[in-house]
Amino acid sequence: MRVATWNVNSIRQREGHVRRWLETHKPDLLFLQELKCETPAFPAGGFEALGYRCEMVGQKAYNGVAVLARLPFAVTHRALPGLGPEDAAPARYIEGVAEGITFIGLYLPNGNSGGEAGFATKLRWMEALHARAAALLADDVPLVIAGDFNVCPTDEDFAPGALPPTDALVRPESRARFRSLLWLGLTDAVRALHPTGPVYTFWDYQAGAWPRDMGLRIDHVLMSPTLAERLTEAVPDRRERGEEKASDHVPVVVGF
DNA sequence: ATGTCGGCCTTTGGCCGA
Repeated sequence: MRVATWNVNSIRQREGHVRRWLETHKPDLLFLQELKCETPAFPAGGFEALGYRCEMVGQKAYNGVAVLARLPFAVTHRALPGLGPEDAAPARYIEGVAEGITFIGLYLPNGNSGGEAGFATKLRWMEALHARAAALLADDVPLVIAGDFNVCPTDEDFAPGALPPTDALVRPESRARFRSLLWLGLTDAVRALHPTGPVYTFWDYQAGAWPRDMGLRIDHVLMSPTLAERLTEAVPDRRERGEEKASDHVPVVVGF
């Protein structure tokens, strides 16, 4: 099975990129983030023509997540369980089952806007995710969590100088909660196969981040033990960042 | 050098979020 996650930074701007990428890589599932459109504006037809069914959670202007699936995918949740109404309203979460595996596609709050209140929202979100993952693992469900976590887990996960130490993506509170997810028994797929060195998934549009390779690793795929031990491939598709009108994130692909 | 995007409204440029 091959599964990918990709923050596309507007699906209407990136429909052609996604179509081309699907035709080349033919993943079984592709999780998308930052759709930036409401459900009726989602260009489903272009993906259905390639054999992919679309399930999306949209909202105007910001956020938005989807899964494109060429095998049956039964959606079970369109918001992260355990969040209060205000935290759950933004379109950041989709969960469902395919081939007996539970998949979570997520777009975690960045945490840099809205001051300390905005950062606290990010931490609450991560704590609810921890509770959700713990509940699923307690039932011995094979689990994959894929998406834009907006966390650089370690200092190896961003280019020196790419972020100040005060950034919400590297603050110790964010990293501690990411580690707590791993401590549940989940495997960070890319790091399992590429244990050291930079494996970036994002390069800012600003400041020549791409030509200078000033990247971050913030898009992750976490897998439960029985899936992780079958892992054959886990890599960001760097090439995609060099395309015309690219998203600032690239797809991360896992095979198992 | 916070140097670019995308979307929205305040609408043909300024704002927010990233």
